[in-house]
Amino acid sequence: MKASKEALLLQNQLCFPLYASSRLTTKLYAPYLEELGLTYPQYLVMLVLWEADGQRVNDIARRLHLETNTVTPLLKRLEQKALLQRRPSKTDERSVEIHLSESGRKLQFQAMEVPAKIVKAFEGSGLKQEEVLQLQESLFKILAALNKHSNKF
Amino acid sequence: MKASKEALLLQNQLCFPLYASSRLTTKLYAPYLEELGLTYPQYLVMLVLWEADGQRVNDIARRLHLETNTVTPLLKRLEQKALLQRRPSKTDERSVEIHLSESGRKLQFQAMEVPAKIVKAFEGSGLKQEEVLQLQESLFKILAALNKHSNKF
DNA sequence: CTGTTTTATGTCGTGTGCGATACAAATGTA
DNA sequence: TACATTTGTATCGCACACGACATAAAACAG
Repeated sequence: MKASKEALLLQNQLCFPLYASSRLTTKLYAPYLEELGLTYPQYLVMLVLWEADGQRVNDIARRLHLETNTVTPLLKRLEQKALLQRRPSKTDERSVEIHLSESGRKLQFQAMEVPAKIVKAFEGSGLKQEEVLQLQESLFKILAALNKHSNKF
Repeated sequence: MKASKEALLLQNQLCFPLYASSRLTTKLYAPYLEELGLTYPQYLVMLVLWEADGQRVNDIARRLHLETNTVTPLLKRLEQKALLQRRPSKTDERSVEIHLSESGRKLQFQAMEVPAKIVKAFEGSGLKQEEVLQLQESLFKILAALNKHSNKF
């Protein structure tokens, strides 16, 4: 595409709808997550830990495509809520292992109700489920591509 | 979908790839926008103003699906960079009109180079242009649906 | 074994984002 | 006109998000 004013129209941007719909979707989760006492990024951290307990800070950060200096304060807030504990690894003094507490594990059962509520909210917006699945697939592809591009991995 | 642990897998989330790819795409823009002295949200505000100068704070916020209390400090930073001026409206004392400065208008010509660079970066990641266009379309649909859902509009 | 490099985590500063709230100007209503 | 309500913007507090940088532990090289 040649450099032109048309390319600068909001309508022709790719990152903008990505950016805007990401924020609006987060807002959609907010009331349901509030019942769990979680923000959306905190919810994501819990998802990662429910998949596998005892991961290191770095593991969690990589899984969520976040920097460790973003995850560290997130984990501290979750520790304050008594949902997890931060323990130095025995095999590597530099690493900090994150272990779910009893209440952290129990929270999963409440969280299990959330995805269905989100799906319902999307349905109410007149969006076909098939379309959502297609979108999800494309996004994971984009994510993989962007990941390859940022030469960290 | 019934409430289950499977629905909580990161792989099965919709908002997560949205959230992650949004951040990574913003990172992709960063080096190019740095040449313009802009952050990504500031770039979006400039896009809106290049489309139509003299808009009010509320107009810009609605266009970007942001709250006015997010846009206000953004505009103040752009005013500090001398890219625009904030002027109270003559017809409505409550409203603040945003007017581009000469350097603000000139910046558009530099910005015109950006989209092509982004497209190239995506190409280098082995992502088909057709796929990107399909994704863009789906995202704008999602955006419209989410907009309808949040009963503000 | 010692000096260098890498790795894992964290601190600090800046810039978003948004809910709750404040306040003044405009609008609507009796 | 008097009063309540709505509207447009902004302030405040909190929670991300990340680049730049710091630090200690581990791995590596000679």
